[in-house]
Amino acid sequence: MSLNRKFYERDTAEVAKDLLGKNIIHREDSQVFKGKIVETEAYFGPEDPASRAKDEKTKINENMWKKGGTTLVYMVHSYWLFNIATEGNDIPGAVLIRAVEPLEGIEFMKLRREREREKELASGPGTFTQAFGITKDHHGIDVTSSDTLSVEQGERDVEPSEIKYSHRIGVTEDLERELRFFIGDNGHVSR
DNA sequence: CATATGATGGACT
DNA sequence: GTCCATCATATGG
Repeated sequence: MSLNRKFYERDTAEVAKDLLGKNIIHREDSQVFKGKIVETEAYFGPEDPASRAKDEKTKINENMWKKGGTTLVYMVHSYWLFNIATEGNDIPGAVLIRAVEPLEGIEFMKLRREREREKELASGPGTFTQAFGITKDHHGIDVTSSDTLSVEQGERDVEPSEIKYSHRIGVTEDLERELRFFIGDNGHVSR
């Protein structure tokens, strides 16, 4: 069962935090790629200097204004980064999926990544998309209703005490608030 | 373990 | 040409 629209159409930081522990699934032909989300970042609107929604709409960033659950995929330094829009229409926001613990399709992920160690498969926003086969083709999908890309409830909820926070990584100008969320004791978090 | 550095490709001006 | 919400190496401790 995919998470519904109501889950995504809330405060972006809340959605980012609540996505921890959920499973993301990419069904590609007969292959299934599944993993547990262990690290996310929240991006807001014009008031956020690190957000792509701080400027005018473009073909890429316009999906941040779309309904919660719409995907946003773009390239940075030759890697695709995968985001899910939050809030409703006309309120921009998105959550970047930064790291995932692989659960299914691991052998094929190893081939795509040309790596053997599981912690090197999806422990970063660019390596995650590479392992899962996510590209620009997955821009603009609605994860609440898509057959190929969905986010579902995990094995168990993540306890608040397990969640850690930090400033966002790699941004040129960050907000005061800590908007990176990750599961503290999980070995698949990025460095 | 840690930190430093060069390569990368697409969107945009 | 410039700007990146990155990554894989290399080197030192």
